[in-house]
Order: sequence, then C-alpha cells, then structure tokens
Amino acid sequence: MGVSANRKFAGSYAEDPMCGRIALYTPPSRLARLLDASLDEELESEGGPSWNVAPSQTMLALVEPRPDDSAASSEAAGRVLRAFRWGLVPYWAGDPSIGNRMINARAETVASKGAFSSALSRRRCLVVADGFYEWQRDPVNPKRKVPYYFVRADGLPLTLAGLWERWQPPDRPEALLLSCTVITTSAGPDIEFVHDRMPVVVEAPDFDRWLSRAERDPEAVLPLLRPAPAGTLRSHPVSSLVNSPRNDSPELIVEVEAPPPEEPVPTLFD
DNA sequence: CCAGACGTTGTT
DNA sequence: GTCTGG
DNA sequence: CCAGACGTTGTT
DNA sequence: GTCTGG
Repeated sequence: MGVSANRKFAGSYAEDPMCGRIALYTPPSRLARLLDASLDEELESEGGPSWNVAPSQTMLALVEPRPDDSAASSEAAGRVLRAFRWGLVPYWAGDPSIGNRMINARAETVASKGAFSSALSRRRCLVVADGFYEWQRDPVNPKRKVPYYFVRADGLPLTLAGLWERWQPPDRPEALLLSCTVITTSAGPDIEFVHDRMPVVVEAPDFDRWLSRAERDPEAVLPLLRPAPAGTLRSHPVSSLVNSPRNDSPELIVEVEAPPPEEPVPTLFD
C-alpha cells in the first residue's frame, strides 16, 4: 500500500487545463500522455482532482523506476507517474510528523543538508501540477495577502524539481509511505512581483538527467535548479477562498480583480 | 571521534 | 543516511 | 502555504 | 507567539 490518500481520481475532471499550494485537476491518464510516462498501478486509487492541494496531501510525481520495479516491467515506461504525500519523511525518521516541516528544500542549500542529501543523490522526482499559488503580501499591511495562480505559459503541466522517500513504520513494515518535497529557488522575472521564491521548474529536455538513478553526483544535477526564465509562466490574481485548505473547487483558479494596494496609514511622524 | 539534529516560510 | 557541532 | 488550535486527568 | 493539521 502506498501513500496517504484522501480523494478519488474518479468522475469529473476539468476538460482542459485552462508551491505551498498547488492545483492538480488534469486526469492522471492525460498527464501521463502529455509527459510521456506510464501510470503507476496504484494510482487510480490515490488522490483525486484538486484545485487546492496542501502539504500532507497527495501529489503526483514522475520517477524513474528501478529495473525491478513492477511498473518498469510494463513496456517502455522510461518514467512512471506515482502518488506521494507532500512533506518528505526520510526513511531514517522515527516519526512521520517530520514531514510537516519538510515540504520544501532550498536549491541553494539542499546539497548540504543531512535531511536531503541521500534523496538528492538517489531519489529525485518531478512533481506534476496544473498550477501553483503564491501569496503576495501587501508591503503596507503584511497581514493582507493576495493569492496569485501560476501556470505554464505554453499550457503544459508544470514539472517541479522534487525529492522523494520511502518510509516504513517500525512496527508495521507493510505500511509503506511514499513522500516528497518541492525544491525552491529565487523567484524568476515572471514571479518576483508577487514573491521572492518559486518552485524550480524543470523543462522536458532535462527530465532524464534530473530523474536518472544512474546519476548519483549532486553536482551534475544542481545546475538544473535555477529560476524559470521570463515567459515561462503566466499568472493572475485569484479569490482568497484558496487561503483555506478546506476549500476545493474550480472557482479557486478563476481570475479576480486585483484588490487595490492598501493606503499607507499616517503615523505621528508623517 | 561521538552525539544530536536533520526545514522553510515570513515576520519583527 | 549524512551533516554539524563539540 | 494558510487556518486554527493552543490541555490534562480520568472515565466510558 | 508557536505548533499542528490540511
């Protein structure tokens, strides 16, 4: 058994696509086709369409299967689309709650952190998303946050640099938890007006290098962890309904009018 | 060497 | 497992 | 990331 | 303020 699951990939999907929080509503079969991957056997029972995937919930990611992996024995399958819990739980962890604090890894430091070192060498993945949300903080009133939705400008699904792990409870070796984290870097030109960080976007020509199990030298893959160049992403402001992880509907990605910036509050010294 | 931690974000 | 700190 | 809770004892 | 849960 795999991963924590909380929704079913069944029934209605958005027909067309038009970190953190992401959206993942394109059906797995279509994602696999678009990304030239095969579907993990257990995928159909894991997760479901969501416009508001939060840490601790199920994400989908591409991995290169091991040669002995059952998913690899089926046909071409250079890569497999598989379900993971968002929040990395290293296999040496005594308690899976560590995953709550491992939802991102910084590209600048990932190679020098004990918690990520092993996964960076041997367990890299590409987190698949239709889009992701970033919150713009009002410089006058930092408590006021305006959410923006980001997608690829070319309409393809996002493929975000990630790491994954397998974890087994000490007392229940049969209960396998697959988990993952999203690598972040400084914001590129498409994003910096909202936020100073962004998830690392990996482009199709780099998929094989990032996913390669044979490549165990972090130095060989770190150059891929760079901000997305201008024009990669497009974005629009969305409703603050997305703020609550309890809300989940297509309405969350609908463009709304950006609220005007808050007027500076006069102070005694103005 | 051993022991102990293993993370990022944003905010002040 | 792997890194940092002592 | 944001929202929401923030606790222990003992009893069923 | 800080931690947990989604």
